Amino acid sequence: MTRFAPNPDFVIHLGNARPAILSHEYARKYKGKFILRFEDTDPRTKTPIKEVYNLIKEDLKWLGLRWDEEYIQSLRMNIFYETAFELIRRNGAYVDTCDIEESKRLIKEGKGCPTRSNPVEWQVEQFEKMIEGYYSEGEAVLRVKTDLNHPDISVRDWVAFRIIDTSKYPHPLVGDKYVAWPTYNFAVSVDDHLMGVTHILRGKEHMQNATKQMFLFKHMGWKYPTAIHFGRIHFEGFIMSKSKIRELISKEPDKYWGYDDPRFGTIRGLRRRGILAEAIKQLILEVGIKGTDTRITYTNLAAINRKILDEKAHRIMFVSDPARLTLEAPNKLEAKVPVHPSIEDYRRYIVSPGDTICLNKPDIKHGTVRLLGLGNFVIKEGKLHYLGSSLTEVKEKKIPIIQWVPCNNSIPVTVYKPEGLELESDRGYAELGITNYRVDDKLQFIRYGFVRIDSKDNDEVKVIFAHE
RNA sequence: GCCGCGGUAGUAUAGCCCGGCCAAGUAUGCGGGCCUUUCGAGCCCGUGACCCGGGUUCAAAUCCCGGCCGCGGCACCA
Repeated sequence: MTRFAPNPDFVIHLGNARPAILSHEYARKYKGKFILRFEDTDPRTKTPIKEVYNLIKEDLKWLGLRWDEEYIQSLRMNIFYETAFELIRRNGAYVDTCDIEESKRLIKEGKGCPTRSNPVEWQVEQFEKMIEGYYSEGEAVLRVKTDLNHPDISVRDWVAFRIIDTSKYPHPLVGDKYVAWPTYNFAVSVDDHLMGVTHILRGKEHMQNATKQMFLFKHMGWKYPTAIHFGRIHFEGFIMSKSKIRELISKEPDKYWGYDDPRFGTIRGLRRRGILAEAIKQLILEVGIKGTDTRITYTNLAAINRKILDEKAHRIMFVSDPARLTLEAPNKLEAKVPVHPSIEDYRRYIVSPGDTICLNKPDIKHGTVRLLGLGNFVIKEGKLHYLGSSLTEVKEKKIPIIQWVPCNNSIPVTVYKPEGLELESDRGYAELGITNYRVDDKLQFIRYGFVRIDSKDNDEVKVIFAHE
């Protein structure tokens, strides 16, 4: 039994995909169950966003992850309250009504707020007051009794419940219904136990949390699950940080496209860029569960993606930076452009003498060229002189085979290329065959690279460059 | 500073628990060749690593100790 427990305050990125994919994979491998649980118990500093719950579900589905159970913590508040009362009755927690700074100091000294030693009845009464709204923010917290001499100060009597003024910070799902909110460590422990989670796979930033949570498990007489912690993923050249992305979007809303901007390392961003779910999965599985940090480059992801895409992506001729040349031939010629090298299917075009053909400017210097699917030509004084269609000659003389497009019978295309935080664009023309494809289809522009169709209408197609 | 985790080629990973078959496998990258109606894919060749120092042992990437480096945590965040 494994789980993925995101905070719905932002969409997930490649780094979050790691625990999700590994937990899912682990559960499937051992025929266990996989749970999706939204951890939204902080309406104040990590305010959940209503639409994000669904965006995350969409992302997980897109990644091919299926969950057996789904929970939302903010809808389980009564369970948390009940468990807290039980914990208090077991003498495992106390209400701290000291001043924040004061109790911090006392804990540091290994003492804790004097209310720690008040009788259980007093604690129950005080916790009821916390739930009912008697205390306001900062006036009271419920602390779990731990080792007051623990070397890690943060472990000492950690906070299980605090007051959040939901009239000021309403929760997107339950509004201002509750003011006493469980902290991550409390909610996660209760839910992991109640839901029967046996294996926790998560980042190493949670290591100390395991230490904290074990005190609670011990008080309650529960068995702590097996926890595996792995290092972080540095996705070179991509921004993954939630707060950073949020800042960028709000600062320059015109420059960025939102959660799915292909310059971001979000799952939606990668998807929009033409990365396949399968590639992300393979990458994460390959990286595995090592405790060290991992530096992943886009080249790495692209390599996996290319391998999968190559078999499927149809080929299209696209000419950027066009040079216009006039066709010189004795009669009309029929071009047969292969749709894909491994299938016997061609797009046919007729070109006539006098037509203007667009070639990639740098290709002109070759002098003699083979226009893919059409024939061999020599370039002279702005004209393309037809030499024949012999392929053996092309091979013998190593004549370059290049892409081309009839200038006046083509579709304007804009290619967006994410380069760090910039989005470069490349304009050019693609053969008419591109109109057969739909938004989200992935294509290979011959001798250019793989792209994903982002939008299209009758007279223009916009694509996003994935990789070479 | 204190607590914790980890260090295998440019990058990622296998091997480490249970020492020998590891003069270290795989993928990607990079260099070269073959093939191909793409500068893509495929095939072949090459490139390149056990953080350092001690110890244990017939034998250490693997076990022990010290150092160095990287990372995480030290919240009324998750």
